[in-house]
Amino acid sequence: MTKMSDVAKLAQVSTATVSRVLQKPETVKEETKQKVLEVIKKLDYQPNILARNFRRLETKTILVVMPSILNNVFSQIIVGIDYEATKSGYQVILGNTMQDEQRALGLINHLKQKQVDGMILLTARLDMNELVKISKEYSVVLVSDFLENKNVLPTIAIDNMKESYRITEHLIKLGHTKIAHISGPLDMSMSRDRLSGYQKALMDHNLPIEYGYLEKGDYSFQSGYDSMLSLMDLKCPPTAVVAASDRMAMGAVKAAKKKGVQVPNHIAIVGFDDIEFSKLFEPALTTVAQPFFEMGKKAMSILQQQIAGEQINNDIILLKSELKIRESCGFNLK
Amino acid sequence: MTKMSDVAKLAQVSTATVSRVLQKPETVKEETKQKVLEVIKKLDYQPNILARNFRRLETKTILVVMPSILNNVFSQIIVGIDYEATKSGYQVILGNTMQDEQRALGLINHLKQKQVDGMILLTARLDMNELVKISKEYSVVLVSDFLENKNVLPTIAIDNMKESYRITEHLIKLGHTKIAHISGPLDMSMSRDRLSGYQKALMDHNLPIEYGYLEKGDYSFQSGYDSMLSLMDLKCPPTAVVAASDRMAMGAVKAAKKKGVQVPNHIAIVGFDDIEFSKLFEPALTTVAQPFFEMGKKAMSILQQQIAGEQINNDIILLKSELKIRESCGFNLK
DNA sequence: TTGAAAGCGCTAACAT
DNA sequence: ATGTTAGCGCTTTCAA
Repeated sequence: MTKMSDVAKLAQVSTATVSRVLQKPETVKEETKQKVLEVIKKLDYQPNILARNFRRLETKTILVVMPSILNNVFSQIIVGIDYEATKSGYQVILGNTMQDEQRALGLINHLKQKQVDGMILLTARLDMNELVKISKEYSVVLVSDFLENKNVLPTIAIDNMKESYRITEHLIKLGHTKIAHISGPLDMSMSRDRLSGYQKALMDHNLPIEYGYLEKGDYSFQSGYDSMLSLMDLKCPPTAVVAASDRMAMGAVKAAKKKGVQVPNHIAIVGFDDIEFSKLFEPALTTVAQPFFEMGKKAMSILQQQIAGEQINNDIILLKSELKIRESCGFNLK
Repeated sequence: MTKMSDVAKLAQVSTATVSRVLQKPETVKEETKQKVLEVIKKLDYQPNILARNFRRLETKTILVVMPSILNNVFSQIIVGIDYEATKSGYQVILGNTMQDEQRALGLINHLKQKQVDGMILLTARLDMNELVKISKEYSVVLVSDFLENKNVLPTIAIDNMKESYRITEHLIKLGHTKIAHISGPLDMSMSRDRLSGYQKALMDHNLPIEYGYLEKGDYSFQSGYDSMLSLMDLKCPPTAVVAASDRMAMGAVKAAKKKGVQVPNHIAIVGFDDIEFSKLFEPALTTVAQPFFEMGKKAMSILQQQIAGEQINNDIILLKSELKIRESCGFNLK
């Protein structure tokens, strides 16, 4: 392996000068610089990044922690992160927690061991105390999810409550009065916000909040399916369902079809997220499109500011999302 | 930051001993080991991985190169890779080529700069000469795709030809004689193999190979849609279609529906890959399920052998895939 | 504008 | 079983 000293020798300069040519070319005389550059080319010299990282105590690498990469929602955010990271020479390491506390802790250790310069969390389902602790010492950003204690981490997300309100209101305006909700796990801030948005919309339009219309899911297809089955078993089943995720909405639609209930003719069902297959699904899902790519980009850029030592407020940055009206919500009832 | 010498001092041993406790605990006397371990705990010492990497000239990191992480096929393989990697303390870095030659070259440079110990390719659409060159010097494994020159890289995949043959034959046995094929880009080995399997099945059953029944797609939904439109415009349209990917099959189904042609009643359509939504799709797609997780795992384990310096044959390892018969192929015509 | 030289923290060969 | 010691290749301070 060619090293810097080889280049230095052949170019008849010191290693310091070679290093300068690479780091701060403007501090080297044009002539010297050219000579060094020539030798670098000739020897096909590649600086040893390991040595550089060690010396600088930085890795130009960041860690993305998520429950599972199989979820298209996360891959989309990652694309945004990767896009921004690549622009400034950062690398992205994957951290699948697989919902396992131990694995998550192991991941966080990477930060402590300085194996990465910073970390982007795609989930807040982690040890809270640990999180508060490391967020003080290291660069960490949270995306899409929320922490119970606000102001601990910079957070990039959408206004879940507002969007949930909006899509529920859309159903109300279509003439629905019996609207159910299939929520995500209620230990997640995000799920509670979506639930609140749904409830607030009902209240603002003087509609009662039926306890029986509240189903708890876990964002999975199966939970949407099961919830819908329960809902249809009610004496007075709803005519519309607001699911907190597209997967659950799809599960709900499948359950309805299974029972011979047509969507949207007999029942309107809407989702949340706008994952790739929502528009292919039949009926195409009415849903809230999250700006995943932008969220990832923004998160990475905030993280870089943190890494660069800039003072960051632990603000919550809300990005705009969009209501996608497709087929599954149906049309005006009258 | 606590360093090894701090631990050594407090434990009244040399740094070498501390290092041994961490690397080869069995070579240290139990008593000494305990003492050192105590001090490590007390000082909350974390070894500086950057220094270690530098010293050892290894990173315990591997790079996965793929066109796009948004494709569920790739994420599934990555889960397998990650699973195996984590077991042995390896980290996985993402390399999105975004189909861009320059980005791909930049990624390959990571290897040369020793930023990663090895590389797993999820696509063979890269500079061939460059690939041959680096495969001699570095640890590289190819998954799912194939190289023109065999025996350049260890390759993990399925027998595309055989599987394509099998699914085509399934349609023949159902009574179809007019079977079309929507292929992937024919500059990919994988696409050609799937095409050959389809053709061979026809020939073996004395069915003619109609030139008009060959549509070239690019594995995308849209290309499947467009191809199907062309197929339906034929004077004598096929009664069955073998698509080289589920996405294209879905596109084809949508095109058929659009034209009022029912699947599978009027036309049978089958796919390839078994992506997540294939079973949710209506009709549920008959397809070939690739063992993505296993492929990723296997690739990582071969890569580790290479990294460990074991002599590796550049063999092609074919994993078993499974024919998933669902709704889109229909039943026996008679 | 350039060079000399001191490390960064760890590992491992060698010595004891 | 443990210690001594020489670097790994680079960056950067200080001096010239």
